Amino acid sequence: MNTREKKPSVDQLPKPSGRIKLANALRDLLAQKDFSSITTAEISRTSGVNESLIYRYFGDKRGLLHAVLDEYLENFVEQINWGMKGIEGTKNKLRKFIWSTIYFYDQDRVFSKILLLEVRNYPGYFTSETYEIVKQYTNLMLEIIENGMKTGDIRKDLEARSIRQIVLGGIEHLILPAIINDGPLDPDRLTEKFCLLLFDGIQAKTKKA
Amino acid sequence: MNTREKKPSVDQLPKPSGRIKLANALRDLLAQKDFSSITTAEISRTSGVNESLIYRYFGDKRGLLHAVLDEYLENFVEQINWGMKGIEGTKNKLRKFIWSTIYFYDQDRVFSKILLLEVRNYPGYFTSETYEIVKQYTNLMLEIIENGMKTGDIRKDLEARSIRQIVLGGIEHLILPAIINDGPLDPDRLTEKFCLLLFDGIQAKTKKA
DNA sequence: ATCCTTATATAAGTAAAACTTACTTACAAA
DNA sequence: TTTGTAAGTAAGTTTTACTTATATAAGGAT
Repeated sequence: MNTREKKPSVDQLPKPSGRIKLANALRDLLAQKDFSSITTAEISRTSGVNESLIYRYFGDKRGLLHAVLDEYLENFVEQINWGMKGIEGTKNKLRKFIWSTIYFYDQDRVFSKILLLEVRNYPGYFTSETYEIVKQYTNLMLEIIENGMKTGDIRKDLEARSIRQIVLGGIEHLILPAIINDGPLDPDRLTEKFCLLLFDGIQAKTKKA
Repeated sequence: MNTREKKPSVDQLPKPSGRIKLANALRDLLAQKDFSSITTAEISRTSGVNESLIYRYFGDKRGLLHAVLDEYLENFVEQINWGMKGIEGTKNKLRKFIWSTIYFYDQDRVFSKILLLEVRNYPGYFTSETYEIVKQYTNLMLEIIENGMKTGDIRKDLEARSIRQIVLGGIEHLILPAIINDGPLDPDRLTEKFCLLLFDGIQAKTKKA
């Protein structure tokens, strides 16, 4: 099944122009329609590159998608890593992380849709290079939580991994309606609501026992 | 595009045996492999029903999937509605809701996988009958939250819809690893952790200001 | 009884799209 | 000059969702 070519470790290797043209063509097409209704013939036509080169370079149609995605994700991880630098305090770090995530989802709707709707259903995604990059992102969140537990900022009767999963899923689902309806997204407001819930819970604090 | 037949309102109408055989065949096949790698020829072979009846009865291959899914979801919604009866208190209702959801995800892994990974990427899902049924489920959660705000159990500086999204996404993501790895799932433990976070937040309460 | 309609069923297609293969050209290193 | 490799092309093949034309059987009305 996995007929993908051995990956050219993304950068620095001889990048033939056909490769880039194909990736750009798919990117353009994804802005207009969803992946499954884009044909390889269409990608070939749009790029001006022969159809069979998709298979030479990327193994299959999905491989091309992943290549495009990987490039974007690597940039995203890099930026979020950079953005976290110099921030002190567990809550501040978490808030920044959440804000950045929502911000990026808002910025590039094309990639948001792919990441949220199009990628996970592919059998083999969870063993893909793409998922490895995503892991860098999710591990960063895990580190923040684990560190917060060590410093005593986060209660210890919770599990770091559970918190991470809930937070990541919560963010995704929170922004999903806007992504689907191509509606507006307000990172500041959403982050604030999210952090209120995450830090202190939903319970009204009327009486102090 | 939407060549589905007018829906036979699911129950009570004349159910030809071919219909049932096709649905059962797809269910069986889904236990073995994912939807996209199941062919219509295979469904026909497994069911012993002619391939073209898929199209007569369900419009297209995806229509068959949705029919199978709808039946399961209707049962799920019914059961969760029934299970909520007689429970008093916002927190108790939320806990029961969360527990039930995780429990059902644990019980039927085939449907869990479809719901979590296979359905959302289909363009048109969000206008489908299936999604209407899902809405009954998500609306139930919204009602609990809105009611909790009215009674003063839930703080009012949050938005009911935001809470709902975060909770639903949080649950999904929390169980996702177990679903993907076919690992075990402990509804009691996960519900407890989830509710700790949801009700009181992650912040350690050391000093009282 | 016969005719008409409708549901159920089948076999034999079609069309489109993903993917392959066989071959050519360009170009650089040995 | 030769040789090897990567880039490019054109013309397939195969698979698979979906269609069509046709047949059989079951009532129901006349």
